[in-house]
Amino acid sequence: MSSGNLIVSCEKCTRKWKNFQHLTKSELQLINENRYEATFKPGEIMLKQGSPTSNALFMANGMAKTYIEGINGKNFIMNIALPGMLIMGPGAYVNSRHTYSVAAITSVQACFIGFDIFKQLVRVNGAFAESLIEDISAKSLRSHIRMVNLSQKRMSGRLAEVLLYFSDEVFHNDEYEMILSRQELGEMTSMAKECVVRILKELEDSGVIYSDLSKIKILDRKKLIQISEKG
Amino acid sequence: MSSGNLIVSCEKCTRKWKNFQHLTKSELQLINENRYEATFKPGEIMLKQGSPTSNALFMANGMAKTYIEGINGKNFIMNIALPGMLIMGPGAYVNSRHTYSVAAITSVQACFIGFDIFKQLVRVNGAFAESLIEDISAKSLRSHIRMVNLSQKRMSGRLAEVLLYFSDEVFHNDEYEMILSRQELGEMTSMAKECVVRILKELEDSGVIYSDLSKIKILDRKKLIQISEKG
DNA sequence: TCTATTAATTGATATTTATCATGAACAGGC
DNA sequence: GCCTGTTCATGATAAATATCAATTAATAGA
Repeated sequence: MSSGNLIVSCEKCTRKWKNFQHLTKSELQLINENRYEATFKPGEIMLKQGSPTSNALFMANGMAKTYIEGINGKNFIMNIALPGMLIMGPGAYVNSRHTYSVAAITSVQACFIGFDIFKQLVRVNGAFAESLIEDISAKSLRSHIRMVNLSQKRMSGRLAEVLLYFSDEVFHNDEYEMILSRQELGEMTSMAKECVVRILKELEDSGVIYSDLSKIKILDRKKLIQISEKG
Repeated sequence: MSSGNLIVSCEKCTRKWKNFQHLTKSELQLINENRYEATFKPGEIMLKQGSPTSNALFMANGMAKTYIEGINGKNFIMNIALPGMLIMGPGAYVNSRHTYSVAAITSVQACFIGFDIFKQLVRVNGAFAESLIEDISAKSLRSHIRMVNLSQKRMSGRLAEVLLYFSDEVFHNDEYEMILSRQELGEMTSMAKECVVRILKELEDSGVIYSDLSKIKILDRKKLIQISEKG
């Protein structure tokens, strides 16, 4: 993690959190004056679970994984953080501790903004507060869906779901770089890494996807959706 | 579901949502004038997943289960709604559809409040908005923890966790009525009803709990916590 | 380029969990 | 009280998933 400002200002930033549109010029200025830019190398930890929520984090460039450090050192990967996203766990408004850790996958450029300032703006600007609630709600909705997926689907369904997630939400393409290792795919779908390998092979053998070490190509989207939905 | 007001006013209601403390007198009055009281018999559905989020729901008396209707008609029970709680899923601020269903377990008394009014108060009252964010965050935090529990623990750990949940969060007592059927306990822990029976028996045989058809008594809390945490 | 280290793969096996079939216990309606 | 439908309980079996061990492939440094 190094610092020094590369981004000129929030106002001109093309990757800014879209909810900043609800702020007045002077409010956005306040954010701009109190942000701290940082860049991370692949693998570096950006936020550590359990540490104080002194800052909200905004992704400007690159990709990161958000994950909960669970039982016996096992991780549970929740999702991929992308440019324009706010990273602020529920702990910020509950116990002032980060609920999860965040680690860079590619190189990442991000801005930290003091939580006291952020919270103050939420209090005085109703539209901004509402947009934050919308953001939190969307994340919560997603986690509800994931919970059902995890508890009601078998392995192939869970893996299919994640492959579609990468296609639809991360890369917006049927062909993409698999930026997670097999181990990490397992941490995202609650399965052993060996099983990830086996199911990927099954999907490839049945012509649903092409898969090599670092690439995934969805060949039969309908069938993949069906596998994902059927469980 | 029958109607007719039994509760005199929000101001005097002892079971009101604690976040109403942030409202002014006239704002609370507005809530009071626009609420619709309802009582439900055990088993009746109070909110149906997928239906429009026209109202927020407040529990005044009794207990209800909130559950997602998942794949192949399988339900996933999220938690038990108790007096004083707000029931408002993330859908309210995302797609205006209820994310989950709610069904009465005991007889339930509850108040519906039009979502437009509720939303308006969130917009104009910063402290109220903040308290809503806190409420949502607490629920979100809980669901994160549950997600890890579900994906990283084996059956006995998952069931132990739920038994402790009832003791700590629902009844505040080591001895309580098991208001859910074995089937429903399975829907809460992602296991088959037969397995619920077997694990309960195991826990009883090892002296950790006493269990009969409708009652649970925690005999060795330390051991139960250990089982829950170890997975 | 070579080497050390890590990740991916594969097969065999053990463990965990679900399903099926059956009978017992229980609860509500009349 | 007695019938009847539902839940609970139990054993046997099948299916799903994890673990272990061994090998191969890829990658980063020196």
